[in-house]
Amino acid sequence: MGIELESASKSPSLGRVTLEDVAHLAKVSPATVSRCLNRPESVNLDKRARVNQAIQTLGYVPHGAARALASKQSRMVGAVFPAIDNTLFGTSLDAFQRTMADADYTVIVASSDYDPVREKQHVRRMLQSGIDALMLVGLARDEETYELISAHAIPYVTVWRLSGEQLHPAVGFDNRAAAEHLTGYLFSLGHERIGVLSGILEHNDRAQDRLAGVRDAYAKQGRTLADNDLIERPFGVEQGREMLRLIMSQETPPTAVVCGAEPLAYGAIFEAAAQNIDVPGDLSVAAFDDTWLAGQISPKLTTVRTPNMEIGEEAAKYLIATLSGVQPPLPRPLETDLIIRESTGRPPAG
Amino acid sequence: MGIELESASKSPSLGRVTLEDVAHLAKVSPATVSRCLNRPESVNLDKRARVNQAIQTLGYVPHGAARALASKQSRMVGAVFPAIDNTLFGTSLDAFQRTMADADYTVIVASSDYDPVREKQHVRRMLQSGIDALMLVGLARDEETYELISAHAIPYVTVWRLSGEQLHPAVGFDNRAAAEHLTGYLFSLGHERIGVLSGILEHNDRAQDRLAGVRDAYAKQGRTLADNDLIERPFGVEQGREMLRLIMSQETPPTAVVCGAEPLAYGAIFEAAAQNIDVPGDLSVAAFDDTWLAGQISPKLTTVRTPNMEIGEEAAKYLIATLSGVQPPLPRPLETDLIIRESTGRPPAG
DNA sequence: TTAACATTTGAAAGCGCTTTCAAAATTTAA
DNA sequence: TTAAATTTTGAAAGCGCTTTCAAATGTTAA
Repeated sequence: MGIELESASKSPSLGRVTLEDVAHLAKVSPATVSRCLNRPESVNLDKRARVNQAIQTLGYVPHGAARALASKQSRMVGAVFPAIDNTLFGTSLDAFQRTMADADYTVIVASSDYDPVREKQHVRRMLQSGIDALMLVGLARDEETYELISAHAIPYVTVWRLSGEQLHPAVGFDNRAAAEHLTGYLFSLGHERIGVLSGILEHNDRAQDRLAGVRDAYAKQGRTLADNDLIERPFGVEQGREMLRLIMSQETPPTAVVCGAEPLAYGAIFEAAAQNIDVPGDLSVAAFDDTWLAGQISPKLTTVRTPNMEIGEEAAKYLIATLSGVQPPLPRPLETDLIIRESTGRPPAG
Repeated sequence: MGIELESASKSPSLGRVTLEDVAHLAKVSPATVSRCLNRPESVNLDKRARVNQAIQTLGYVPHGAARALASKQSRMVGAVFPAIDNTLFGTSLDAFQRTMADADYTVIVASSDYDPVREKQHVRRMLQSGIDALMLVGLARDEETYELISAHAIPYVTVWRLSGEQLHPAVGFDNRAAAEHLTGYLFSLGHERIGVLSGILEHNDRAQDRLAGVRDAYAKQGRTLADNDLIERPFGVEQGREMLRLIMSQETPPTAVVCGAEPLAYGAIFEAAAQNIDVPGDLSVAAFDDTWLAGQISPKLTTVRTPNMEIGEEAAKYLIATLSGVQPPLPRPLETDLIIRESTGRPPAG
């Protein structure tokens, strides 16, 4: 009997550990190993044990691309947000990713910078990467993007807004109604002119909805929003300050402003302080989002709480259900709450 | 001559458009189409034109998994952050993703919640997905995670901190030196007891470094940080408030506090205001990060500007270079700046 | 004990690309 | 004009899995 250290067949410990290696060690066929990975209950207990043992000792890690190619499922999903460097979308992304990870999905993320062209590029890239599903913010994009997605026949969901005619599955809330409610509250306080500090409206249907809501509230009062009382700028504290300066520089400025997003409101509040404009004494300030700062800043911000986390979670759940073959009911609209704090009050007398 | 609408060979318009379909239309071999995709300069101009034309008319989208399987490159990279719902890491993620997208890489992201176990799970999942490279925050994790990565032989980079002995490529800055500098500044103002409001130290080497830096500064004064003057809590405004309450409830509280991160500082400032503690008159507050709020809040926050965006960008560049075969120099340490604003001053007299 | 059925297994054929290798086409040198 | 060197091309063999299909095994009923 000679010495024979190396197995006669495939050379071991060289390069990647494959499923076939596991099969050899466990003395079963590759097919069985595959079954252990995907539908363990269809494999005998003892074989399953042998296979798991082999996986363990070899440190086998399945090859995702190979699985994806053979099974036509990558267990990756995509999400493109207008921005990912702020708390607002960050919270959604976090919940989305968390929920997806729990269902053993990996998430690819990208930021479109509020630009539909970049968004389309990202969608294309993600589609190439083989995503099984996709999450997009809002509904405002050209038909081509939707066609791209449906050409790949993957489920998708839009978030942060409701789909008017339910053309697309949407997880979100009614921005317009929320804005109308908020503005209505301001009117009920006695304000007659309410300015709007908006984000850039182009390509941003959420912002457009909110503006429409403000206009609805105006209409209910038999009034209309003056052109001078609407300003739009990119989201940011500095821009909030600038817009407040602008709007308050009118001979008779509005007595309240609705801000399209919270950073704008903080800017407005800071600038008001700098200009000795008392909030809410001289000017009421209200906004949307109810981010961590809203209840801490002074004066505490009156704002519409939007379901940022729920959006990410529900969107993920919807996609997961769809991917598992369950045809989930179209997601219900999410709730918003008007949180009345200190930054709003009656208009100054006179 | 009979009518013959359908091509006799493969049935068209059914299922996915493959590279082979493109080859047929362009009357070249699949190999040539593949070359057009990967090294166009190695293909004749006319053929290349025919192929591109065919790709166009068929709306061909390459199959990422198939490419990955054949070429052993997925053009996907992973990034796991302790958290992704805040501006700090959001800014880094944003820059990372942006830089990667420009180099035609897709990024997979996940949040570990400051938990090494979750981090390892995410790393494993990403490795399975076939990432070509990986970004991790900090260096504090068990050997097993590093082994997992090196078993897959992919480049990786750690961020937000320097690697003491350069065991691992790191893109970051010297948290310890920055903290010492900041604390030293406070001492130079005349403070003698400086409290520390820290994030949770366990598993967070950046926080540990910063604390060490504070201790260094203390040592230079021939003093030591009192146990009572160090508190740790999870990052958050509420926790900042709580810690301020705690630290100020001592008979003789410190005259300054260094906060491990900005939300903690905001909490401290808000709570101080609520308790009629004047900042900086009665208490100086300083922190790290220089987030968008720092220069806006009142009093404006004295803070260490950390290169949040640069970290994401440099980490991405380093990985991209490594992936393209260039062996990039180990990244240099990034700079921090002490931004002195209004929240710090001389200690109260007496 | 045997027939009929249900369950578990393995062989083999892809999934859609890339890449090697050798043949064909083109260019350059002689 | 022909030989040699160079460039461009296509055939075919995988990459590492999943999945179908039929064979093998195990179970139940008669």
